[in-house]
Amino acid sequence: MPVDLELTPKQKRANGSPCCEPVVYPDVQRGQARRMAEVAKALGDPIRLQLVDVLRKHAGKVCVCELVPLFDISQSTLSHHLGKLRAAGIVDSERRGLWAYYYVIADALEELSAWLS
Amino acid sequence: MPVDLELTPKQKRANGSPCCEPVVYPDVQRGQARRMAEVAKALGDPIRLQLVDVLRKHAGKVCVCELVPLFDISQSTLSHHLGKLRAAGIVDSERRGLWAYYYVIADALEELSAWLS
DNA sequence: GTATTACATCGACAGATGTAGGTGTTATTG
DNA sequence: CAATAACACCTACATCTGTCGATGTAATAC
Repeated sequence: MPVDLELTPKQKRANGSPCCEPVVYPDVQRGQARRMAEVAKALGDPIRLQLVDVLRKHAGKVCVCELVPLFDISQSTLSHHLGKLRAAGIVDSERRGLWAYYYVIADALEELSAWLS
Repeated sequence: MPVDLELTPKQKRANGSPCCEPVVYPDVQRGQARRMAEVAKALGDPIRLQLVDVLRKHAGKVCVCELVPLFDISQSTLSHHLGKLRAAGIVDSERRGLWAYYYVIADALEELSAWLS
């Protein structure tokens, strides 16, 4: 979708002069970028993304033992993925006897979601 | 934000029987999850996320020579990041003489954005 | 023509990631 | 009590990632 704009032809800079003055806004705040990138990175695996999808759609707490059969990976790998999601602040869990129930932390995805919109 | 639901106490399964019937929807389509995870992964680095932010806000084509001074990384590393964003289908570029102009592909973030909302 | 600039690509390297199997902890069943 | 189920954690390992410096390529300036 080539949006054509001005595109000043520019000249090769003359041996030591700065190439182009940055016409461009520095950024989203650096800390904000770091937080959002951390969340995006945690979602950057198909299994983790589907895990979040299931947990969100269920809108409650889901037992790990229900999650295991949904994916073609070992229990330890699933546990590893859940740990990553927890480390990123996207989900949390609660122990009840032998079982662990995971749920999505409300608003965890909000900053990234708002930026993407 | 502990959302308390039913949480049937569950019983330890009796030696060979399936633990829990999955009460939980299988997934987002597997292919959709793969595509969205690929985009999320590409956004999962602070520099790439800020690059996309700058390109989106500028709403046109931005010369690489304007991007380089914005970040504290080498030119080759920046080029690597731009390559990753292009491989993920988030940005594309156009050559004009010595210069390369990058821009965000419209709708590239839409699927992920919609899922997150 | 030569020199130089803008950018991509290559090679290397330390560190992270996804995966599985094995082990350990805790709680439930009998 | 002993046996075992659910789950987290450790170890190992192949692969990927972010980073840089060096090199390559194409176009501009002189």
